[in-house]
Amino acid sequence: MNYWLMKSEPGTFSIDHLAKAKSRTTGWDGVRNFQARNYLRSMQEGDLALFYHSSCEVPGVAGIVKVVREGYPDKTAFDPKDHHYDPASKADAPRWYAVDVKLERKFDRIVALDELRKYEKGKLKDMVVLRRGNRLSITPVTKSEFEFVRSLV
DNA sequence: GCCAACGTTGGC
DNA sequence: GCCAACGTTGGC
Repeated sequence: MNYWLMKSEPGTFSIDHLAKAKSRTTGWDGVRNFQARNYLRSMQEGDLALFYHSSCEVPGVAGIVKVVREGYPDKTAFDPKDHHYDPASKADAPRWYAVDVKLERKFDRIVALDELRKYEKGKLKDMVVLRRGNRLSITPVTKSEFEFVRSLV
């Protein structure tokens, strides 16, 4: 059982979109970064992730999602009409992967990046998303980091 | 809109 | 294999 942080731009897909989705579940596709792809593929059913809103007015953690389907080829890479189309990804040798996640809990409030930074010298001192220059859309989170963030709500 | 911090691409 | 150019991310 591992823990993660997954970024999404709420203007494109927010936690409320997920709350309204069928079975409160969505395919997490469109990831086009190899390191993030590797993390996606290493996710296991039952893993939990912090759902993070990025590139928005109040960046921060909006809730918790659970991995309900492990890595499978990202079909958006095969579709020339899709924004995430990648001709280098072939059906018999897929380059990109997706997982399915289900909304586990929407926080009553956003745990803002500002708030997380209060602990960047303490409990969250190794949290990847707080590191300078971090841009990865999927990052690992330790159990204690995960539980600490959850305890803030 | 700015810009730092990357990751990727492609010429050599 | 190097590295400049380019594109993207994401906080501010």
